[in-house]
Amino acid sequence: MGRGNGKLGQSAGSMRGVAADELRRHNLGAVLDHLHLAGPVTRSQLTVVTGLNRSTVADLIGELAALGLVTEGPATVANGPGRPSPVVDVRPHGAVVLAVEISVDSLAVATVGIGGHVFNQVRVARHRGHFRPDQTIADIGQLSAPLLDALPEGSHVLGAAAAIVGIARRSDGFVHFGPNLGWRDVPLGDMLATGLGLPAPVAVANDADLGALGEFRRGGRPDVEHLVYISGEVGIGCGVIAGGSPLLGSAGYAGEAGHNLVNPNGTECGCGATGCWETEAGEKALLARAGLAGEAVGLEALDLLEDRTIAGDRQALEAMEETGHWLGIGIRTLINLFNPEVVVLGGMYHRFFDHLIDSAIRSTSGAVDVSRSMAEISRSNIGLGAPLIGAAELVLAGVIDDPAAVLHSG
Amino acid sequence: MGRGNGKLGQSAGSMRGVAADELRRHNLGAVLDHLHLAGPVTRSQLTVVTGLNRSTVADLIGELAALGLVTEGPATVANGPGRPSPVVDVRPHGAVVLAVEISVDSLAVATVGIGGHVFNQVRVARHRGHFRPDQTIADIGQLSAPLLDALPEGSHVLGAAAAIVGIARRSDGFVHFGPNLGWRDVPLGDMLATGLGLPAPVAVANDADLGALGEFRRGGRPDVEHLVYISGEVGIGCGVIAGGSPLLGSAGYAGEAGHNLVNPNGTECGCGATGCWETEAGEKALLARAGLAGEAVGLEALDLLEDRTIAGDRQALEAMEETGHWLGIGIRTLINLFNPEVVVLGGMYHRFFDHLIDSAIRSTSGAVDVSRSMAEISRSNIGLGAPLIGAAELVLAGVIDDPAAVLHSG
DNA sequence: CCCAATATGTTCGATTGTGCAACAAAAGCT
DNA sequence: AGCTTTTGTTGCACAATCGAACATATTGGG
Repeated sequence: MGRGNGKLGQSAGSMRGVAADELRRHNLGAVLDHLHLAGPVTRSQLTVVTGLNRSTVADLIGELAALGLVTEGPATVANGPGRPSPVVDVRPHGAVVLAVEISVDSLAVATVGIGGHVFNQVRVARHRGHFRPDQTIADIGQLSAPLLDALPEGSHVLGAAAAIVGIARRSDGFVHFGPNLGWRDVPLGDMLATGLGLPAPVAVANDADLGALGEFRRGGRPDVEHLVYISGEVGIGCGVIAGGSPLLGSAGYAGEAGHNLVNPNGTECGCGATGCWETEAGEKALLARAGLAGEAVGLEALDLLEDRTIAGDRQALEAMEETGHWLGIGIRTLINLFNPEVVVLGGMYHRFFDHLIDSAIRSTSGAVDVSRSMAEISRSNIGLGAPLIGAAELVLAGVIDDPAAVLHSG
Repeated sequence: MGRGNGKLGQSAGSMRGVAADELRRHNLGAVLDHLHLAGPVTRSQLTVVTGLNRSTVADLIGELAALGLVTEGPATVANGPGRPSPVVDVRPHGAVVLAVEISVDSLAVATVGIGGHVFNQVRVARHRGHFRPDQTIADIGQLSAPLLDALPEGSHVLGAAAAIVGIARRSDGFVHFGPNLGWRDVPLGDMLATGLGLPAPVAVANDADLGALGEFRRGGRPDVEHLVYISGEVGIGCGVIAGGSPLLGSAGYAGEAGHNLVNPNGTECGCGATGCWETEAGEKALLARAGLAGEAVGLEALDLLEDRTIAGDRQALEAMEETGHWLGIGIRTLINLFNPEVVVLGGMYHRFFDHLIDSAIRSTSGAVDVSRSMAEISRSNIGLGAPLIGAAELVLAGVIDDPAAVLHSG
């Protein structure tokens, strides 16, 4: 009996019953999700993908169109006999998110519509240092105002989300600790909401967690369901997608891998331990090995290092090799624990990928590791903006989850 | 609009559409799941828990009763005015599983019905050594035959599941590697299916993964959704529940924590590295520290150690303390990565819990660990049989997921 | 001892959502 | 031009839940 397709089960816990309207909600989401990720498709393709009946799909598209989330155009080129199927596409300004990234060396803002359309994007470098939160909010406000003004007439702005280099509580956007920003106990969610004058609450999450989400959703890996994203900033951040959904842990602090032990005989870390992953494979270690410890800081130092690496400077290349080694040692633990299909390198490791990767891959091997051979270590497909894209996805996921509710209330 | 209760969304991937029969399936599962976990409840309580209408719940219970999975008895004691609500309970022999545990020092078999009712259970000690797979299958057959015979008339045996100390592939029960059994590349699922003469395929999974499942589902922690289970056998096994469902990874090998690095200056491990978690906190290290390395092996050695510990032997107590320290070091990594509500200690750590725990807790502290203060380290509530219970849950989850399909086909 | 109040089971029609089949429309192919 | 193929459209059937009206069983008060 049954058609046994789309799962809708929770595995455990106190399951709740489900009525017909939830079913509708789920199917609206299924259609919108596919359009969001796969781009323009014909109606007939949508029936195949969702497994739903022609008439049902027509009805769902009608409702999404009424909500201003999709448009139906005429069939483009014909492919074979039969009545041509109209092409359905998302309507980007039907649901727009202001995405924010608060990083160590830069501040970035983007307006992103459903379907992943980036209307505009700004990134400004900041000299590394400790910026006060309220000043950062003001900067973000100045950056975002022109972007919001430039949106097409009738755009529906849903809200904002911020990726931050630090440990943030998902529920209310409270930043516990941002060591490389000099922040502690900052109610960033509330501050951004009032500072930007947006009605909806502002979502705040760790930059690596959002990098993982961005890379998972928009990284062009259609069949990957288990992914580890590693962001090399000053420290090392780590975000995990497990079974197609973000691994958050009980309070959203999962994936804190920066202080995993990797080097028995390493450097003392600020956390009190010795030989933490970020102490051995982080930016400071890399620069020190390259002999750039005192010469420059922040982006200038990294630029200088890149120049020397490209020029074939031996010390720079050896620094890459050794840093890659410790990077790989840390990755090996993550592969054993999460058994992902792919480990994505972002941030600093994205920049120096080619110089680190061979050494890193060598160091992931271990005699009893079954998972290793199956995990690919890959460069981020969406580059430095992954956390920004992930922040947009975080809010857009809310529309996809319940298109009708989100847009009726707005 | 809507009632906004039970989630039925997937977060991403190619979502499929869902028709009305899936909805029915989900609601049957919701009712059965609650009965399975919470035991006898009145019909009116079920309407509250599921959020479904009285008439719907009546209908669902009727179908489950027709499938032989639940029974409706008269109301027990009255509690207040109003018409008394009949008590609904699972019918254990309506869905029975043969659960098997292949451990280093013992072999265990149990017949478990839905609701978690254990009809019978046998555990036999095995002198540690390398048993051939076919001999093990034969032993399991001999152990299980009387248990299956002893089941009540009309029992519906669904299938079997085995927990094994080793790395197994979920899809077909192929055991890649069981170092402490001396097994490599054993098609255990197929061998058990033919050896036990059961029609359905036999599920096989890692003992720590199933320990986690058992402890999660039947450990009496109703609100816990994120759990790490650590099984101290000869090596260290680790199973993870994240967001209410087992963390499996892309091929089911997630949670391999035994070879995480913990001790810079430790002992050389069979895997080639030095200072792995199981080298420092495993059984061999504990016995060596207690001065029992050569005196005895396996269970006898552990019994002797327990005697000495209870007697207050100083070397034994110091061995416990130091082993607890390294145990805690390893746990700290897991807490940082998984941010669980609880870390459950099973196997050898369950046995020596009181002597290890203080030292272990001290060693989990780290300066930047936000998650640590929230994670409780707890003794297994269901004891040594956790993997056995988890094996039963693994198969019973199938009935709960789709009660009608499983029972019609059987 | 009877009767109101209360909570819950039962029944049946209303509502929602999807599937199916028949028909219409639009393209390619001969 | 007419046939074939594919797909949109329409109307009805089917499945599942909800809600209201009614029936039933218990408590507690007069």
